[in-house]
Amino acid sequence: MAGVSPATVSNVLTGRRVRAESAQRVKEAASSLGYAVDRAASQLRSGRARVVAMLVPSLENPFFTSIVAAVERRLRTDDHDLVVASAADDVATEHSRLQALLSWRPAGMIVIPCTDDFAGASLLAAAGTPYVVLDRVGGAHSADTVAVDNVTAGLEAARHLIDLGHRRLLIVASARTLSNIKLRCKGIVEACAAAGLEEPALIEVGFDLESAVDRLQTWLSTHERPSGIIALTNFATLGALASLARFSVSIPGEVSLVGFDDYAWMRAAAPSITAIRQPVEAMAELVWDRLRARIDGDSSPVVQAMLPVSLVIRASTARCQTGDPAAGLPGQGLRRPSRTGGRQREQGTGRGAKA
Amino acid sequence: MAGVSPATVSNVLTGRRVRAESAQRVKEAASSLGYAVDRAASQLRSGRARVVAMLVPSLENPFFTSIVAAVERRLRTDDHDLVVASAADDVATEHSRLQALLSWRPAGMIVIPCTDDFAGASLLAAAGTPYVVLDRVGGAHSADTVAVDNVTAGLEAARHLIDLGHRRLLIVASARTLSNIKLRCKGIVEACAAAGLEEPALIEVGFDLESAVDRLQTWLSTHERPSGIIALTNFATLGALASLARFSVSIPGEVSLVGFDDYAWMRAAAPSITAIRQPVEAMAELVWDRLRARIDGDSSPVVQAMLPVSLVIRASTARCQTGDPAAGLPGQGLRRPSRTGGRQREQGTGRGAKA
DNA sequence: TTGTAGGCGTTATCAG
DNA sequence: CTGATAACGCCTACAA
Repeated sequence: MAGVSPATVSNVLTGRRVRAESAQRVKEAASSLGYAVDRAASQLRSGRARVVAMLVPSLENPFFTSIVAAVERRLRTDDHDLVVASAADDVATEHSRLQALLSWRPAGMIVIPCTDDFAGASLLAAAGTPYVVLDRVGGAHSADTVAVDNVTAGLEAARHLIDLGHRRLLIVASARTLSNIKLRCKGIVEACAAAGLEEPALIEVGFDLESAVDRLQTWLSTHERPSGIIALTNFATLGALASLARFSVSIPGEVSLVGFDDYAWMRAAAPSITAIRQPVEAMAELVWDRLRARIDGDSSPVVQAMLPVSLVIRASTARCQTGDPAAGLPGQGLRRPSRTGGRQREQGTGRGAKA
Repeated sequence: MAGVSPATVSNVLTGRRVRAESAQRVKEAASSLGYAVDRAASQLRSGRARVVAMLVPSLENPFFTSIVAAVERRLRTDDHDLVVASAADDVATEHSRLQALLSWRPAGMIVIPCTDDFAGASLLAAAGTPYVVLDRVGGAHSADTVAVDNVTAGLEAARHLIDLGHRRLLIVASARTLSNIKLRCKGIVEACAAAGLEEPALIEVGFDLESAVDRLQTWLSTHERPSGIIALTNFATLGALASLARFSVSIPGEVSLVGFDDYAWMRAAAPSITAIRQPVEAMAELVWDRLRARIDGDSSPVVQAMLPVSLVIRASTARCQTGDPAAGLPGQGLRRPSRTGGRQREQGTGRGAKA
């Protein structure tokens, strides 16, 4: 239609030097025909893929989907496409999805494994596909990894509560097997030790909200109530919140809560939730930088990157009111949880100027 | 490695009839080599794709990601893969992402458009790719559509509040341009008319939580306070919640709130949120049924499917307390918002037996 | 700068 | 039931 040979069309569409006039004609023809290069054929012939595959444990968890979204944005600017698969939190499914992903012959792969020992590593190695392990960096990986500083995350959460005078802490986690969780606990234990406190109790609530609430309620009704709770995943945060609500425990009046991950609903909740925020955008950035380097042939030794988290202080944490003599200021009575309380460093959800 | 010809390997791997012994040898070889058929080559030669493309307005909105997850699950059982792209809430991006998706030559496509008039329809038609429009079914589509009964959704939300004695309603929406939103409003207006009420005010809060809260606060401080609020998207729900919290308005004591979409955090919030739940799983099911039929050559007239929503009653709505004489029972004083109040038909977040 | 020829890994076809 | 062979749409190399 443009009156040129297929080779010229290819040259235009892949951005090679072509006479301006021909290029113009080709582009017009392409857009009027709605023509786009067939990726399958292109990839088959050129051997280059411009596709990155991503394997995540679940697409129901907003932490993972927000990372997927960030990675997709990043890839788009580099003209790559993303193929995602969900392992449905199951190692068998993870394996079969990995196979499926590999059949795309992607240029590279980003994996958030289901478990610490990522069994798929050998498949990836056999296929010669460069990959980066993200977030759940438990076992010994022979690939680049990008994760968050989980120890410091736990440490900061605990220190925040301890600074507020809390002595009885409770840790709520979805599951304790993941090394991510273990490291967060380690940080908490360190902070406690530094403050002369015992290792706090940990309760595992699983991945179902109903049973999470049940388990927490059982625990709370058979143990002395903690004054500070640290939830180690966004799901655990939800579970803790729901349980406390059912017991009509006021936050932060009776119990202070530090959540994990930072989502819009935590800002909108009453009270808004103090939380550890993971640097999703930075993780996406870094993981793609690493992966792209490997795709481009970088063969330097693997690097294990670790990103810092940040503690976003909102209204769900306040000075301990239980009157423990070691807790500093004994309370001004049982203060109603206040959305404008003094411990809130973030401006709520608005810019706050006119509030 | 299996000592057979490539054709036989292909026959085994695509599940055709082959002598058991050969099949066995091929499978063993494949798994020991980690071999999987190259999709690009397979698709090129066979013309069949086993890939479905999905274009969504955003991957940051949990409503869309939950649909993506449901579709992915559905496709997996039928041995298809999913390629997703996000339009980043922008029509220009939508167009370019659509092009990119089309270059995969997918067997079919599922589209949730950014706007009511889906400009990409012509591209899809030109490519001859079967597609189904999902959720945002505004304009006149020449393709199958799957959506929710938005009018009834609005009607039920409003009727629920009206039944509780509320007369002053406020509608909170992200944007009023989408026909989804208009239909939900229409339902609300219908319910109001049936109850002899005026058309309620509508406030548009945009897509940024900060400014949403600002706008709502401005409105609330310059108008008489409504006793019932209906939020028409999950984001609007968040905005309404955040605003009310900042004004220290108690829910449902002073204002009842009906939210949209149903997520875990709504169950865990204090109070838990009454909400319109969209049948995500059923939508995914239906959209794939339709699309698969079209892929398989069904050329019957297009169908516009409409699924019912359900109202999940929780603790954020209660009988109107403002003492309007028309509102039925005048209040038993200003009841503290209670998580176990009589209007709550759902059992909170747990099975509740021991609560 | 442009055209021609060949082949990427797979599957459809057809002969054996 | 299996093997040889051609062709899918494109890109690269090389020739013009």
